[in-house]
Amino acid sequence: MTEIKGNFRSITVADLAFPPREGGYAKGHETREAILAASLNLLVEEGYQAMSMRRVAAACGMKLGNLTYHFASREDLVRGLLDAVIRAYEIEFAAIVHMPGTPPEERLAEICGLILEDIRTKKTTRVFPELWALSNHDPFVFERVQETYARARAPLVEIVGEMRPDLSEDQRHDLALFISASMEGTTMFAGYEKPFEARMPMIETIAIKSFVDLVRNWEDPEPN
Amino acid sequence: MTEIKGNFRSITVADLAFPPREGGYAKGHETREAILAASLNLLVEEGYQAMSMRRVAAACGMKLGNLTYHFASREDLVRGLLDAVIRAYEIEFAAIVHMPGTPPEERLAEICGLILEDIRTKKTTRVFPELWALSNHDPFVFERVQETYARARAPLVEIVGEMRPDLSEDQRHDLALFISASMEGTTMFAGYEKPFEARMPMIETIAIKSFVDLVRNWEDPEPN
DNA sequence: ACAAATTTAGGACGCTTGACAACTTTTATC
DNA sequence: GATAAAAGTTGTCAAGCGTCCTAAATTTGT
Repeated sequence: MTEIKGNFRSITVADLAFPPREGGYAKGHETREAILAASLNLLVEEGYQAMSMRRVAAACGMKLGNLTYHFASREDLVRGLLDAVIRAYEIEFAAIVHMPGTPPEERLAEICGLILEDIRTKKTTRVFPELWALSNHDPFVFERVQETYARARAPLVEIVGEMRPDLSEDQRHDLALFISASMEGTTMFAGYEKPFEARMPMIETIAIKSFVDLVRNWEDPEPN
Repeated sequence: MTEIKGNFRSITVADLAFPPREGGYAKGHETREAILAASLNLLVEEGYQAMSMRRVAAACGMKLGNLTYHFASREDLVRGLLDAVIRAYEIEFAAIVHMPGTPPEERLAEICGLILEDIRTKKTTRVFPELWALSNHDPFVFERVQETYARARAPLVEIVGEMRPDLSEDQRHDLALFISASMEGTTMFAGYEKPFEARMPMIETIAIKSFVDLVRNWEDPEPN
C-alpha cells in the first residue's frame, strides 16, 4: 500500500470536485494529489474503464512511467483515490458533528440538510455509484466504502440518541440506518434523475421533516 | 437496435436472478436469453469490464462468432440486457399496481413493502449500481434507467393522490419522488452494507411507517 | 426433403491495456 | 560542487479487447 507521506496536503472535497487541469499539473511535491484529482475526474466523467494508467498520466501531462513511479499499479491508484475521497468526506462530516449546543432536533435537521445539500452540489457525489459498482467486485473497495458510511452514520446515531434516550441502542441504529440510506438514495437520484434535480430544494424539505418526525414519534410496533 | 423477435419468451426476474449455467447453455431457441442471463451474471458478479464479448460467449459455452451472430456489437448486448432487465421489473411493478380496492393508506404500505422486500431479496438488485455507473457515461443507458424509474413511480403518485386529494400535482410528485428515492437508497444499502442486511425487516417497518405518516401529514412549510 | 436459421472453428485487424526495465534529469543535502 | 535520492522519460512486452470475416457443419421449421 502506497503511503501518503511528507508534506502532502490532504485533499479537500473542493480539490477533488474541481481539480485544476490547465496545461498539465505535475511539478514539485503535489504531483500525487494532482494524479488523484485527475483520476477522480476521469472516473466520474468517463467511468472506471477510462481511468487507465495511461489516460491518467496523459491527463496529468506526465509520462506513464512517472505515474507508475508514484502508483506502482492501477490497484494502488484506486486505493489512493479511495483514501483521498474518504478523507475529504471525513473532514466534511467532522465539521458537521461539532456544532454548538443547539437542541438535537435542530441539529438533526441541520446535519441532514447539510449532507443533502452539500454533497449533492458537489461533483464528488457522482463518485459513489462508481465506488458501489467497484465495491461489488473488489473486497478492498467494499470494506472501505462500508467503513465510510458507518463513520458518516455515527453522528446521526448520536443525535438520535439525544432525541430519544428511551430507545435502545439497536433502535437508534435502525433509525439512523434508515435515515442515512434514505439520504443516500435522495442524493443519488438528484445526480441522476433530471426531474429530480429541479425539485431538489423541496425534496430536501420533505426529507428533513420526515426524518425529524420519524425520530420524534417512533415506537416499535406491537408484536401481533 | 437488435429486435427481440419470434417466440422469445420474455425474461423474468427469476430467470435473470438465477440463470441456469451447468455445462453451458446454448441449444434451441432460447439462446438469446441465455446470452442475456450470462451477461447479467458477469455484469453483477465481476463488473462491466468482465462482460466482454469473449467472456460472455465462453460463459454460454458458445463460440464468439455465434455471439456476434445474435448480438452484432457489445453495445447491442448492453441494450438487449437493459431491455430485459427493465421488462422484468415492469412485470414486477405491474403485478404490484393491480390490487383490490383496499384503502389507499394500506395500499401505499403494501406497495412499499413489496418493493422493499421483493426487490431486495433478488439478485438483480445488484445490477442497478452497475447501470447507474454506466448511465453516468452512456446517454442511452441513462435515458432508459430514468424512464424505468419514472414508470415505477407512477403508481406511487397515484396512491398519494388518493390519500391527499387536497395536494397539487407537484406536491404529490415531490412526495412520491422522495419516497421512491428513499426506497432506492434502502434497497441499495441492503445489498451492500452487511450490518444493514440483518436489520432489514425492521428497517422496512420503519420506512413504511415513515412514508405513510409523511403522506398523511404533509403540509408545505409556510414561506418565511 | 428442403431451405432457412443457427452454430462451429478458425483467423485477422488495429487498438488499448497493465506492467516493467533501462535510462536521464531534477532536486535536496552535505 | 559532489552525491545520492527522487522524479520523470522512453520503449517494450504479452495479453486482452471489439469487430469483422470465411467456410463448413448442424439444427430447425415446414
